[in-house]
Amino acid sequence: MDKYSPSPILNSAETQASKKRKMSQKTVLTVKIEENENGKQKSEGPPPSDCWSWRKYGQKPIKGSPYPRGYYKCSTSKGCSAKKQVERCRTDASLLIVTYTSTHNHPSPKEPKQEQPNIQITEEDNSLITPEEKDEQSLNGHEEDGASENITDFHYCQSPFNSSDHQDIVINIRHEEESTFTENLQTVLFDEKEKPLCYPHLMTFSTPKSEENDFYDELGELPPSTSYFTSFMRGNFFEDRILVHLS
DNA sequence: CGGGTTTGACCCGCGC
DNA sequence: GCGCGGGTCAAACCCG
Repeated sequence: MDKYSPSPILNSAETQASKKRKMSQKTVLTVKIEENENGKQKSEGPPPSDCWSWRKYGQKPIKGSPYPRGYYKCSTSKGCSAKKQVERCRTDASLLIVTYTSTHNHPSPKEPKQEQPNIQITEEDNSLITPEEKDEQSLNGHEEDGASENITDFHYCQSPFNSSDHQDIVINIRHEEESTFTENLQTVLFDEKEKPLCYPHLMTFSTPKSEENDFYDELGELPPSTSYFTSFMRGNFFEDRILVHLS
């Protein structure tokens, strides 16, 4: 109660009011989780882990969706304001929609040793996209059909430091900014084994403001080289879909 | 015992 | 102005 008491002296600039609705940027990441044959995927399991550690601070039922949305804060560093929201796609429970807001103000806790140096990225055609994928596309792209046409597909293989089973990963990134229509959308397809898919750069991007077109240009020019994935993660990514195939 | 999760209450923006 | 819905807080609880 007192916690919310409006202290008039308080810097209202940093109070809740400002915290809310002030997210100038968010990154929507659609994570696809392959269920095992026994379908033991827990309906409320934790989202696939990245290299950061997150502390859940809330959960809310979302209107129109049978699944609640979980709210996470970065617990890796104390002052870090990075947050993410995790919810399930209402039409496909195997799809996790992870929305990242703010950015980490500290380096990744894990030295990216397993920083996928062996990743190969090759272009793929849509035939690799699963039906659920398309479903998801129509879901997230309903406001903006044009964007999905710009999506680029990739297919990369990762060499076996986690030589468990093969993993199919579809990455679909979408950026949303306050007043622009640029969106990225990222889908990651895991199998049940959430081998830490490490994409530390994902959270270290700086606010993309005016380089969208440049980035597009780069996309067109960039060869499907191994470095693309990292630079892609490190830079400002837009309208990309990556189909990842780990083996 | 420390860190993470759960959960209900509270706050705020927005639409009507 | 009011109500709804989403986002956050923090106490209580859980777990290693």
